[in-house]
Amino acid sequence: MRLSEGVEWTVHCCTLLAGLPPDAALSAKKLAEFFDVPPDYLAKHMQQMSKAGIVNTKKGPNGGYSLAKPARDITLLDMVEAIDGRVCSFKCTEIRQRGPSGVSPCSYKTPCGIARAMRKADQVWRDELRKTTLADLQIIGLRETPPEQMNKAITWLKGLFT
Amino acid sequence: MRLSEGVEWTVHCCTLLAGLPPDAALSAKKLAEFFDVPPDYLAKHMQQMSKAGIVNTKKGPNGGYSLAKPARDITLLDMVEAIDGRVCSFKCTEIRQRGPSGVSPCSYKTPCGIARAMRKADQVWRDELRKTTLADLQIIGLRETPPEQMNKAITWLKGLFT
DNA sequence: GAATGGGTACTCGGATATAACTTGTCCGAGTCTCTTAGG
DNA sequence: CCTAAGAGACTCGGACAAGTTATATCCGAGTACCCATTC
Repeated sequence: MRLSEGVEWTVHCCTLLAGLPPDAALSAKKLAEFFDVPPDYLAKHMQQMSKAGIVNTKKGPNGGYSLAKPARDITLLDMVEAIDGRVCSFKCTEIRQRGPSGVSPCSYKTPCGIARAMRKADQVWRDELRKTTLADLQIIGLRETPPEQMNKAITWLKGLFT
Repeated sequence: MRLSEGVEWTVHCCTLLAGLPPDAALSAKKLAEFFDVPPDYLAKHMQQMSKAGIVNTKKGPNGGYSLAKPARDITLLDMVEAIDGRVCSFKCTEIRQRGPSGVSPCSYKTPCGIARAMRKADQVWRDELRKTTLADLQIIGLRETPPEQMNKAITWLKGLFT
């Protein structure tokens, strides 16, 4: 069970977008250059973010991606689910109904106890992810990014908007 | 992100084993027959359970798998980690260090904030799984299994130990 | 009748193919901008 | 000098391969049991 690395990429991208002026947009190509990842593959993931309503897109020159909502209203869970989906990590195939001792499906009044426990754990995982917003990640980034990197990043960004 | 179906199989198998007399063992073949799953593939997963110290194995006729510890001392997390591994679902590739604004690794005093949030969520997920023991699952099974299935299962099991 | 040796059937364990999914790449549709020609 | 039309370049979006992991299968090593033979 491993999350797609697309999650890491897009969350970093959104954190970067959160630091831009409200009307600015960054293309997939530029984002990929900033993080040194495959441009086309990143674009594919950003499309999923667009479908999920997390980012807006703008075509043409000076177009690209920008946040669709305030950073405070975007949770880490929103971004994870945009890439990874909303289904529970545990899939119950009801093997209790199979085999020589299985009986008709309507005999089972409650969901499988194992599945219930797994779903509960999945729920607390999602609840925990919901607690962190993009604004939180942005603040952490501003506070903990090495000053040298901050300067390089600002210089790099300014070079795009001239 | 989806858990291997081997998790479902092995947890069900352990729950069944928990209901057997202490000295009894059930072979992978019989377990697979009980749940109607591929015997060889189930055996592969049960080997992982053996490596993790959850079940004991006994070769030869009337051999098979049996619990290595009391059901109360086996958590759902133990079984999940035996199959799925102990590594965090989120893999941080430190993309913050890459690209044109990256600086030397020693400049980063703290782990990436995104990775911290993801690891925290992974931790609460594992903590939740730790709360459920095999004994709990066994009790739930005894309470919620349809009586008709319970009878068929007992009959089936008795047929093996005659 | 009891003990012992060998054969047989059954078990786990690891090595080996196949299938599904994640990862990575490519090309087309749409849109803004810049240039250039005309009024 | 101002306006407007057109070409060009840049963007996203979905369709198309390659690599990796999960799934499924097979065969060999080891062990307990059963039976026949012998004392």
